[in-house]
Amino acid sequence: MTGNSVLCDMQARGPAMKVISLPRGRHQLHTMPTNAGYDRVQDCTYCWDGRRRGSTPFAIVQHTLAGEGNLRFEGRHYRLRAGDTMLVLVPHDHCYWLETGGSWEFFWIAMYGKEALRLQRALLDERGPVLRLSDKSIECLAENVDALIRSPELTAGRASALAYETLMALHDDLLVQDVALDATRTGVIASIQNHIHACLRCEPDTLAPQVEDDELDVASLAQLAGLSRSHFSRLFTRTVGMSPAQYVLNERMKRAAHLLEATDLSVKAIALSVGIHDPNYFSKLFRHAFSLSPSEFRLSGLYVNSRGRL
DNA sequence: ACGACACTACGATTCGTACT
DNA sequence: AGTACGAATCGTAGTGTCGT
Repeated sequence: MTGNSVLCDMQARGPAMKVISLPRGRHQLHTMPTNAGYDRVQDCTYCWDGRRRGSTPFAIVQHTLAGEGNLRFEGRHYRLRAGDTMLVLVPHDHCYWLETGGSWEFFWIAMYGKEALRLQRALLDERGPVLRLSDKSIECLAENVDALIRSPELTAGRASALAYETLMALHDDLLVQDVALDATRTGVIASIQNHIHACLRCEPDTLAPQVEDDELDVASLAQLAGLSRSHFSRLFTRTVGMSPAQYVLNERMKRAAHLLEATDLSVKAIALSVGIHDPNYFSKLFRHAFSLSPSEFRLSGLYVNSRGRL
């Protein structure tokens, strides 16, 4: 929560939504909002499945003010709490919903257009679907959503500008700051990422990882980086956009998916080769990542589609 | 900027069971 | 034998805070 006046006014006025219905054909603008609003939901029927919202692509930015929502995104579960901003593209394999007995207060903007989709995709690739924005960016989002809801005579150009300004705020907050990060620091993190990749890579004729997998725990990685565990964890998360443990797990799952697709090794052998000694636990992790068991995944041929998406 | 410490949520592991 | 899944337990990761 930022406590800025636009947000306070929005909350005081209560739930509101505006559908921006401007004739599509004439404008050809590359960023155009379709709807925006503010809501407090308590009804557990609130549930949006990204695969069941039609075939026309659009992007959603939804910022949580209070309560708690849930997001399943490419098989991973996120809890959306106050201060979290969710990004999703439709159509896509995700679902966000409210749990029974819960409440969720948020504002959102949905938009379509070539540039809107391109930027949203870039942000998702870089940062994932759940973000922590600066107060300044949240304020910008709130102001733009408020303007979209309340402007009595909204022209196509003005609507497009508000949506684009929203995306630019996200861009500056999340992508530009990466460039500004101290080069030495990012170099250290990059070398740790390389180390993780090296650990999980193995030669075609020997499936054993090149180094012991216990070198991939956070304490060992921190030691390698020459930093304390707590500081390393924070720095890694800030630089990469996910925690070191999460990053290692993602790399393990990517490698496992590749081995399932490219070899006929048993699930047990693949679990061992990615550094997970218990095939039962491996199956559990794999299902969590891909929404399929390893054997189902192998039969489905999904790896071709999942390449580079984890 | 970084380390040290403490706290807590949840991830990792083990075990038992069921199914093919 | 290989795999999947649920429950229970324990350890670790993430994070807040404070000090240097």
